[in-house]
Amino acid sequence: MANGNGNEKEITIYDIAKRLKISPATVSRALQDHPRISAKTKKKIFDLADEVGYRRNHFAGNLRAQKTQTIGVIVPRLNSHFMSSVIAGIELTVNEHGYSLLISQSSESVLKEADSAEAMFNSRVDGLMASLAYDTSTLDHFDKFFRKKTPVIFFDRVMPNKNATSILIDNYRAAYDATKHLIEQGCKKILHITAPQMQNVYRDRLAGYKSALEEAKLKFREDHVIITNLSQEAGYEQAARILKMKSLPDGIFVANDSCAIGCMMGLMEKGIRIPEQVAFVGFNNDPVSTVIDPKLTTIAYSGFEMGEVAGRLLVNHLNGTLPINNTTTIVLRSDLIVRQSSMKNQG
Amino acid sequence: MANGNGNEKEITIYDIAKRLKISPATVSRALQDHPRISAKTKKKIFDLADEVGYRRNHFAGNLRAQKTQTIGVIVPRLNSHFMSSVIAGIELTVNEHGYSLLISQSSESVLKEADSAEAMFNSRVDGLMASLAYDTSTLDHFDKFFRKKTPVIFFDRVMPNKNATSILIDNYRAAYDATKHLIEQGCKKILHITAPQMQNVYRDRLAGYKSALEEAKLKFREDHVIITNLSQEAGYEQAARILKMKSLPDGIFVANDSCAIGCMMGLMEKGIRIPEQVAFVGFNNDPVSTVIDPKLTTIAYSGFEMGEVAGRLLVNHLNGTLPINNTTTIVLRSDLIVRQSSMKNQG
DNA sequence: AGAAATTGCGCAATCGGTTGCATCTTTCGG
DNA sequence: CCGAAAGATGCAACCGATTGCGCAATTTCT
Repeated sequence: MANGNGNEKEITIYDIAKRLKISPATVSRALQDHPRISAKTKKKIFDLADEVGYRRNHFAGNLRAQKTQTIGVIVPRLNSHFMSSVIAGIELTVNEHGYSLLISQSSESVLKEADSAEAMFNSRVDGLMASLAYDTSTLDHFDKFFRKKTPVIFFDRVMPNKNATSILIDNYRAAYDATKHLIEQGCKKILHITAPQMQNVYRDRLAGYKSALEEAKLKFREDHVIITNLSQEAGYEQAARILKMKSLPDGIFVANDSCAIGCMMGLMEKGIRIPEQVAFVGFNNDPVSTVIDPKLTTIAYSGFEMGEVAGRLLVNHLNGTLPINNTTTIVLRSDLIVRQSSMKNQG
Repeated sequence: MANGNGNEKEITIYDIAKRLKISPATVSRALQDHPRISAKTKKKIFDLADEVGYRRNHFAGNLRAQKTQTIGVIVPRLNSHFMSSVIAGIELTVNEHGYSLLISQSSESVLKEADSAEAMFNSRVDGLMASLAYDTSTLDHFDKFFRKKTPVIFFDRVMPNKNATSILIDNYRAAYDATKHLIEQGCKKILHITAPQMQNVYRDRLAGYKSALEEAKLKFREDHVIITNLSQEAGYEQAARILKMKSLPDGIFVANDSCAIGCMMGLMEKGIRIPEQVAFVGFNNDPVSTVIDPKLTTIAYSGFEMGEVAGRLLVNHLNGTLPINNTTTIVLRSDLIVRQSSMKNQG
């Protein structure tokens, strides 16, 4: 088998054609199951291809087809449970259809996001999926894609745009439910810890929070909204600030779990009892939400599923199965999961 | 600018050549900074390329060069803090050198691992990096790569093999240190919770554990070693089993943090005090290790750094900068981080 | 000045698969 | 038995970048 140097030569459709005394064109068509090639010929070709271990050379095909069979993915950070779940979902879905993934992280910086987008553009990805950085306020750095009509899908952290499709959850509703839940537990002074209001997810969550307050005739106060970077450390720091308030809040709705947990830890260290004194609701259902004691009430939604949906949508679009409809927004399901951190009643 | 349909034509070296009335060969060479092209010509070419926004077509080049500029990565799972850090490290490093990543997860199954390897092989990745699944016991499914002399690097979960390079930490030493630390805290009956002994990491950790016991003249007992899948749930379940033992252990060394945490939670629910009754040491320094109360003592080592090292090594190898040396094993640093979960003394 | 060496660039083939059009063969109705 | 339609395959150009070889122009050396 081996020819001494261990580098077995790659066999091509030309080799197969020669062995079978037919033309490469016929081999190519047979391999694609072209209807104009007879079953007999196809079988001969398939059998030989199998025998000699033929592998299609994507590059030759892609060069010809002017497609890369590659999809770019830009996420704020790779090492978050939610994002890696999304990526797992995307990977699974698009791989089934012969696409590869080019993955890159913006580290929550619009500059790196633009760099990555540029790199992806130069790599000529067939499509792009992105979840925006905290400080992304325009989509200018995606213009190249729009102009070239390369499909772009935004997920989770999206920005309304006529050139791209968005996949997200109903953040307004989820935040409304979370806040309402706190109110039902008897909370009267509810804080909201969130990120800069550049991104839809945080704006919508704030709006949902407000709306639930209003409905319960609780007054919304600007100084009950705390803007942070939502890291666990930030949550911890905010705890100190909260402790200095003249009157402690009795409920806090945080826009993600790790920040919520940091804050809880900060408060508990100072002897605050949760949920008795302060009830907590987070967002994301991160695995840590069940490690903290008391376990954290949160909004659950599946990153994996979001990835699958995004992948399927893009693949269908690229295959032409699904007609392009750029105005589409897809809203996925999310659920409030009640745990001890907010259960003031049946404590 | 736009030509109506929004699809601006890609410009090629032929377009540049035509505009400059020179040959495409000269353009190609100039773009590569070939010494035989005069500085004047180069400047003209670069300027025009810049002006018209020339983008090199990787596919044409790769087809010609018979390289893919793609590196395959197979990990047990994407959504673990450690693995996503590794991937972030790899991505950063290889991207700088023009390589893309093809990522896939085995879900801890050797079958999927083999499938992924096959897929990567067919995609003709220039190199492969892999961390093995729990039940991988041979490297047969990587034989294709070895035969073809495609470089393969194993990281963290490795298997000694003359055809591949391994990157890992000194698991023996780390486990020894962890166990010794427990002994120094006064533990006499120390359990070890780990995974099936197929993988080096778990075998070495067990050996380190044994060795520390021996050194302290503590007898090693088979029934003090518990084999699980190291999930958080598994840890929780084992807690129940441990509670049924005639005498409780006073220390537990667990081969990863999430399992340790599951076990701690199981014990604490039943009123066991940690570390007073049972001290804990985990492995990996996962973010959850600082969320659990008491915070978990653990072995820290940087996935990001491991990814960087692996990436750099592979890239150098592929560029021919670093001569091939297949017998190489690279050992990275790891440290014991002491936190409350094991501090019996200054509690 | 004439030969030799160096510099600067172009020709054309190559990588492997795809596809519009042409060509050849078979089949079938009349 | 003839011609047309359908069926099966081949020809050759193409996708875009690379590179060995060759040729011409310029410089250097004796």
